[in-house]
Amino acid sequence: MQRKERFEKFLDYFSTHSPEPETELVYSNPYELLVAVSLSAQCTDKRVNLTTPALFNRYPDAASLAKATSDEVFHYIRSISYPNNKAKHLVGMAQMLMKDFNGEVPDTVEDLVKLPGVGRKTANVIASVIWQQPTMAVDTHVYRVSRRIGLVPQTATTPLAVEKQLMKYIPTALVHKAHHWLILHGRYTCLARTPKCEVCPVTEICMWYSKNKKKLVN
DNA sequence: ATCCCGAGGG
DNA sequence: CCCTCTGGAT
Repeated sequence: MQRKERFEKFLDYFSTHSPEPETELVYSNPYELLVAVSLSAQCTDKRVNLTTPALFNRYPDAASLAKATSDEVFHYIRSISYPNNKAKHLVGMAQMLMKDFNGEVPDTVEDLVKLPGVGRKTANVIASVIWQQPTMAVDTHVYRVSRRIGLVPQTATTPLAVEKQLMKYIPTALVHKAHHWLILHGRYTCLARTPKCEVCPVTEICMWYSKNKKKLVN
């Protein structure tokens, strides 16, 4: 099966069964999503959502967060992965927002990646979810699922390479949704260690499944 | 032991 | 390219 056909069937299935996928991070404005996504590295969304209410209550905007010390912020995010790094990044991020962006979240990937703690993945999420731009953020789920199914060549061994390969085949209008479909599929079905092939709706197009199904049946 | 919507630094 | 950061869940 060609990649184009895999894409078409993958997109068809989820268009029908998950027509309006959205992030599971809880937020109410661009600033909050930027903070939440920055916190989400190597951490579950559930854990982030347990942490952000108190954080947003104490620091409701970039102005208040910019005046905080990293030690103060650390207190609020200590149950998150890498709390020291993230606390420093958040304060630095807020200070740059105030200094260079009038306290607002930038609307280009180019500007977003200038912020401390914001790399290409986070910038792509903000550009896509907040600013409705057709950017594909490649996180651990998107990377694993794309390669396992065979949506991208096995030679795509970096997040950037996977991003470019996905962008070649996904219609612009579906990039935002496809990002969430790949994440949700990875989070709940195509698990990293033991993918749940027995309940997977897209085994028909899956390269990994076609190679391993004999072992799975026995 | 391995993984979770990574980023920065060497 | 590598390494480190670093808590919670399974």
